[in-house]
Amino acid sequence: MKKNSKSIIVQEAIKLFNTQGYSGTSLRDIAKKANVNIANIAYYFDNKQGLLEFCFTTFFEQYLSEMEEAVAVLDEGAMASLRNLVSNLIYFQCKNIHLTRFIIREMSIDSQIVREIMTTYSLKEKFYFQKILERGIEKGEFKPHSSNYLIIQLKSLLNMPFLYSHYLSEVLHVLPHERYFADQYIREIFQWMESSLFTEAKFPEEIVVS
Amino acid sequence: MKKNSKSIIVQEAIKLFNTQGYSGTSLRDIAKKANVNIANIAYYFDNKQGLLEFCFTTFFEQYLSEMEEAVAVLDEGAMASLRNLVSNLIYFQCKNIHLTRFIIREMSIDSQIVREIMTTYSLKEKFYFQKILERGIEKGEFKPHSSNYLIIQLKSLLNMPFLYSHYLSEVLHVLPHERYFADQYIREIFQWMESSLFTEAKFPEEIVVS
Amino acid sequence: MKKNSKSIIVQEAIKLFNTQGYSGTSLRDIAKKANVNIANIAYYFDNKQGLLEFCFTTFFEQYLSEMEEAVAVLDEGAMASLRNLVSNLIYFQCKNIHLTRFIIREMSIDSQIVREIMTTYSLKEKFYFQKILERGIEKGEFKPHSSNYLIIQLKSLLNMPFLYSHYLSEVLHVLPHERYFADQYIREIFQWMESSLFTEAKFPEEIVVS
Amino acid sequence: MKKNSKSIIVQEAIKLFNTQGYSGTSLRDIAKKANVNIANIAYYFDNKQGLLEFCFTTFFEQYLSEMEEAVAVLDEGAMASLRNLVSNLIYFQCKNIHLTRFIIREMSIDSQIVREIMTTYSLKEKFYFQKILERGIEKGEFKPHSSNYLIIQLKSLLNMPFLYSHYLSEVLHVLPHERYFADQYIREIFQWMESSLFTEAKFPEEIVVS
DNA sequence: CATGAATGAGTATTCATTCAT
DNA sequence: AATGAATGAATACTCATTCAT
Repeated sequence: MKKNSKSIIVQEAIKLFNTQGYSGTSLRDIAKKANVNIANIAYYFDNKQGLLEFCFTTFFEQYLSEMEEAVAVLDEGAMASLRNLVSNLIYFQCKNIHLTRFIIREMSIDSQIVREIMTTYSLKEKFYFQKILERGIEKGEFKPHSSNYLIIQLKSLLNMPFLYSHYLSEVLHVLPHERYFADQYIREIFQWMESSLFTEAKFPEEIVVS
Repeated sequence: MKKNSKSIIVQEAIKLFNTQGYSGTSLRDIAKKANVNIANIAYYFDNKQGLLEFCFTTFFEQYLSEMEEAVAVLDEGAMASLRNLVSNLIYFQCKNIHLTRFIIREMSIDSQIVREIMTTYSLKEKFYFQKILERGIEKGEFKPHSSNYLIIQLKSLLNMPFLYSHYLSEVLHVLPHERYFADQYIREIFQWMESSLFTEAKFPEEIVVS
Repeated sequence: MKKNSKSIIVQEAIKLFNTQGYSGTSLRDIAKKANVNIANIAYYFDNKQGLLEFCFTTFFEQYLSEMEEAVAVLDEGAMASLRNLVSNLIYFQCKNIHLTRFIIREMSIDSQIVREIMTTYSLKEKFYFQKILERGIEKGEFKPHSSNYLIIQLKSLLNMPFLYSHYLSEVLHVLPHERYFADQYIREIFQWMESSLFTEAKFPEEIVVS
Repeated sequence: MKKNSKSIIVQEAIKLFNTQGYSGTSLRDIAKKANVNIANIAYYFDNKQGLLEFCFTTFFEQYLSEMEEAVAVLDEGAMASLRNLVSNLIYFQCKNIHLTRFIIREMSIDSQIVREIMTTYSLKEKFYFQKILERGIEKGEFKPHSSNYLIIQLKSLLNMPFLYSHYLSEVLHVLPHERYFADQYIREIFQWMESSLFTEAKFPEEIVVS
């Protein structure tokens, strides 16, 4: 009868995990919203943790693939690559705002699964950041900086708005799920990079010209 | 018989909420760690939510008082005031790293209590940020900027490292609860402010001289 | 695995509610007696109140159906109808003595559910009583009486012995769950009706003859 | 400060026991309503059961004393004595309607304390009923009857309206706590006794004359 | 007399999970 | 692929009671 129960389950699970947190959401809630039998969730994901793992890997596979796309053009310059990375990640998170908020939040829990994710995906993420940053510094495109502290600032600027999406809309009246926000926010980060990180604040076009 | 059950309960609750999340922590866990009877938690805080509210208000009362201290010196200049605010908040969160991580995480849940906190504390927080930023722009100390987007970036840089404390220590091998980190990170934010926000990157001493 | 858990639960619940009262009985007690898991009670009845409601409606549906049977023959005479009603209700309550005692007792509590039962079943019960009584008075079969006060006396005589079943057996050594008691008690009520209520104490047979 | 905490506690306890039942009422509820500390209840009544026992004995001491008053005039005739008994008990229960409802209800529970009450007070009550009834039958004032069944009917008529007080007011719109109801209801029982029980329905005055 | 602190045992309820069908 | 029945363990919470002050 039902076409794709699995994807409906995931979809509703993400919505609920987003608003109530993983621990605060019961399989019963999800089953009710997805209009399937509880036992069906076990059928697809073994158990609740399996559903969580599915969400994690779904998110990070795409998240890292967006980063890889940016790293792939590293030979065209670290600046361009970093700009690419920033806009890719912002657009990606903006498009998957429910999942993103939930994952960022859940990544701050000291659980077994988070440790596993860290030793795989987070290390890769760090590796990509480092690759771009170190190349940029090496080539003189970036001012010399501690790459660790740069990563902290970059990750903060990249992830936080999506964790705080409720705060943004309710308190600041900025809507982080709209394309307009992504565009504007990317511009802000670009300005920050140009004045704080890049040696010369050249725009991409100018680089091509020179 | 027991002396200060209440504060012991809070202390252990914060530790557990920090590592396991609010929903993921049972009153039984807390009672066991605090070595008190479960009913005693209800005696002091009525129910689990009451304990949560106590944590929230404890945090935000102090958090805002640190901000107020910075706003109080606004007449000595917006730059000095903002520097004051940044270092106050970083030191405060660094000192209360368990509570901070837990609060930041929990503030991203769509619950009744979070909505209440937002309509009181978050609005005040926004008000203080705006006051400093708008004064700075008005007096020509800061480059013209959308204060909303500045707040997003400031909050991102100020709060995120403490949500990501586990990531910092495990992946980046940076220890966010140590004084050394706070000192260094404050310097990084200062540099960012000077290059991106302030009209002239004068150090406080220089300002006095001129 | 188990065949008819639901009816076993109800059966044991009624026994325990009967002896200990609704509030004095825990779901654990019921689950133990019925030899099922506590969660199974929630599965069938949602919660404890759901089990109570089930008992209430089970009782009153049958109770009223016994009354309806008597009202259905009202055209054959109010006396016959009332005699029918009395014997039906006494036999019914005698057969369901546990449930009856518990329901009568619980109906004297000021709870939400009792109010709901009153606005549905008790009003119907009153309606049936009134119908017979007023017909009897109108047709001259009954002496003129305030129907309200008659209902009070009728209900008293009909219900009370089953609330006081323990008193009957322990103090008066009369066993209200035995057929013998029902037969005898019905005769007593008939005599009361004939001498106090009916205009001429004719037996049904005599009526047919005349 | 407080004058007579004890009687206030009893008073509020009776109200709550009346509406919610004994098991359904917590000492906390009582303490709150009576505006005293919970431990204070333990001080006066040892424990919850002690408070219950106090209510039981308070009720039955008075209840039996009302009966005794009627039995005391037995030499003036069984009819007069029974009439006395009926009106005494109705007025007494009417005046203590909260306590009465609660006691009648609680007497239908199979508990240790109820068994104790039965072996003392209920036996005495039965003894008084029997004394009057048997004297009346012996002297030819009453028609011959099984005294047990008479007691059942008498107790039913005497107690039930006060157990069902909520039903009376909500469904029948008869207010059992008002003097008017007591007067009227006593008259109804008198009529019942005269037509069903008494050999000649003489009024007290006539007896005196003859 | 009166109270605040504290407790152990109990409450109803909810949880994720299992399994036969 | 999907479901209804059933379960054990855990949940937050409430209970009557105790005791030092």
